[in-house]
Amino acid sequence: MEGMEKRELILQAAARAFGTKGFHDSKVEKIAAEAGVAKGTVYLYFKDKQTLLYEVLHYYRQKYVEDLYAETEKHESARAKLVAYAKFHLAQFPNMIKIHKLNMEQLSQLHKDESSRERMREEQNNNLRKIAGIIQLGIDQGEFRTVDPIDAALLCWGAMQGSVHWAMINEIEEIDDGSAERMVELLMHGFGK
Amino acid sequence: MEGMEKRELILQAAARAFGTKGFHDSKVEKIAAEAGVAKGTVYLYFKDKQTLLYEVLHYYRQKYVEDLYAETEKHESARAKLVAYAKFHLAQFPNMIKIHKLNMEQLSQLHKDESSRERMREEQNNNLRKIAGIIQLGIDQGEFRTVDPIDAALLCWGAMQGSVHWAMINEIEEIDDGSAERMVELLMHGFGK
Amino acid sequence: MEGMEKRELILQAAARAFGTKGFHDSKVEKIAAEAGVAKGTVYLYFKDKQTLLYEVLHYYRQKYVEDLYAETEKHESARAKLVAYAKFHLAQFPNMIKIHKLNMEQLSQLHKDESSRERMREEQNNNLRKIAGIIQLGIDQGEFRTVDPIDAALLCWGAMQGSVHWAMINEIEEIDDGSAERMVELLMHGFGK
Amino acid sequence: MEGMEKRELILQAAARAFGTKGFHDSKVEKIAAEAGVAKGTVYLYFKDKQTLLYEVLHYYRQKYVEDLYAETEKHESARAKLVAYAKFHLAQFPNMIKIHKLNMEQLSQLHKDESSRERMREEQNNNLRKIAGIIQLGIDQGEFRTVDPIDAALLCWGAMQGSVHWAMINEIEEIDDGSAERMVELLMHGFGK
DNA sequence: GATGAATGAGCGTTCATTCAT
DNA sequence: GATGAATGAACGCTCATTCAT
Repeated sequence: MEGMEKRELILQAAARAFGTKGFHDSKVEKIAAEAGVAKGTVYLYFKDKQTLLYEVLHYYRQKYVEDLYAETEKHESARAKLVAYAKFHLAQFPNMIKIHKLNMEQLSQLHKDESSRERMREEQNNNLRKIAGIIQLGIDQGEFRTVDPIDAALLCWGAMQGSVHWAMINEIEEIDDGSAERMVELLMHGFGK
Repeated sequence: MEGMEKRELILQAAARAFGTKGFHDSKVEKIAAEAGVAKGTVYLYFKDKQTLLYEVLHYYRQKYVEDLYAETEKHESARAKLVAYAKFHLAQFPNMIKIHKLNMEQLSQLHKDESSRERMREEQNNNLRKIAGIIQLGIDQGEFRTVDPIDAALLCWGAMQGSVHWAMINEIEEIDDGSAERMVELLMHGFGK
Repeated sequence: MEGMEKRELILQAAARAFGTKGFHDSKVEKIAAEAGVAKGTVYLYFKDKQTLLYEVLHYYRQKYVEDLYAETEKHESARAKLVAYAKFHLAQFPNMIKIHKLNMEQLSQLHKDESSRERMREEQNNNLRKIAGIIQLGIDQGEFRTVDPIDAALLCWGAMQGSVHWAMINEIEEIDDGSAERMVELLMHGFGK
Repeated sequence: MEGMEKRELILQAAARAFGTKGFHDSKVEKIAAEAGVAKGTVYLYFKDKQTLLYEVLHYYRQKYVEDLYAETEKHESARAKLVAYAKFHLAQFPNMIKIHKLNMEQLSQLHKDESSRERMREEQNNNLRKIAGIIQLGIDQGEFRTVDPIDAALLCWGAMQGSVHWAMINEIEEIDDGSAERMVELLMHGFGK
């Protein structure tokens, strides 16, 4: 922790703060203190508080996407990829909740800044395309029926967002391991007869 | 509009403000002005700005729940109820987005006030129970397979939340009518083979 | 002093502060305190600190111009008008010094704001035109030789500015009564043979 | 330029900065950058920013005085010396304006430091004495009438200060060559009959 | 001597809240 | 009940200055 780059330390402190108290109730001075630097130092690395939020968002999303993609690449079948996707989410609820809260923060700031909306849109669409890609693969490999990949991807994405949202409200921090399997099973076969 | 209770006028102005600019960027003075009352008057009806947010939330959720329940009650089959549920969401995206944003505002304020979390939890759990009830009904009526109603309800809820979230980011204001049917179809039969 | 308008009180406190400590070393909080109001109250009456400076300038210049014009109007001959002008300056050095310092303040801020330069130019040109008018009158009335009124006005204006400047640096607060007469005599007849 | 002393480079950069943007809007970092040295280096040569201003003032006044004196020494008659004096001012308005602004900066800082006031007083009084000396010479040589040399010197000094002040406000950068002659003519013979 | 990353005191400004009318 | 002028705590940000390298 000591040798870490100051920029990194600030990002982490900010992520912790924004992710728990929200943007407006996080004070720059507090973030600096928690990062072990002086208030002014924050402004050496980030233009302003708003930018700090965006950078935190970017940093965590990047990491999230990388880890997630690595996870899904391990598997061949589309089903296994989806399960891996779901497991990845469920395995680290606390982290996902933090990211989810950061997303909420950005969402409630969208009105301020059109370019922020653009970036968010792109990042979230990337996620969706990733899932849609898996669905398409499943269709191509004969695992899935021929459905609209976007519709199905939205469903998957919504299901996982919903879980996180749910966990956040109910302060659930862990979830049993079979959950991801059950979710994918339900997604694949539905609850109809 | 003229004879309306001042309290009501303030609630509506606040809902409009919070739902578009967010909590912190909505100024009490502006809300008062838009409600056609003086700044001080707001404090005659609401303890403080925070309380005003909670009341707005409560007010809109109440209305949302009432309308939604009325909609689902019109139908007998569980499937039809679900479609009605989905249609209700998709039919009024702009409204849902506003509510979604209000929800997010509350989420990022949860840390301030434990009782707020409690209320939110209860209200959202009510929603989930409502859906779970429909699923259970479907199972009982032989329309659905025997699945865990909570799992299935989470899936439905997530799918709908996801759509709204999606629409908000992409600034979609309307959606084609068949969408709700397609979503329910996918939820019922899955995309697996 | 008690019944005076708050705006007026703030203007006076600001004039005192800017005129002695300069713009940057005058703190808004201090000005407010000296005006007997809260910090926030300053911002009810003035957009920001910069604007407060401009308003102070305007306020004092207006008063200065009015008093000055009233003084010169009392006399018929151009020479008497000039003497009155000079006496007005010399009679109230402390006041003139404050105005002079305020002018300095604005001058060193000219680079910030083109409209400020415009206003200043206009106000100072008005002053010059006033003097030029007196010179022209003197020429027309046969009191003065036919000289360029602008050149002569600049000379008069410079002489008076110079006196104030001088007094400020040397902390002279009062000046003997004959001084104005002597200055005008010198201006009229020069020191050449 | 390369071999020049760092101290000199910093002084010049500071003079440029203070003379155009004023003291408070000139940032030490920027001055250092323009001098081609690091921020810390400034503090090797000057105690603090305030001191840097004083040194700049001193440096430029010294140069000004030397050049000016050299100019007046070329002439024998008091009148010619005065014309040389005036020409020197008018010939280099942009430079004089910078010096004028530096002077004003110091003026608005007088309250901070009594010794600064002392130095300024001395330097300006030197200037005045110089002019008074020329006047006295003119009287002794029979060129001028017997007037109070200080009164006359103040008049000359004010006239020249006034011109610069005027030029600064009106953004005049050059002035016709006959101007100095005309000014001295007016000073010598006045505008009276 | 030279550097520039780090510091933190300090200030302008905002805005929720109060209260005399 | 209704008002809106007044308040002042709170916070983002700047920048002169320091000091380890």
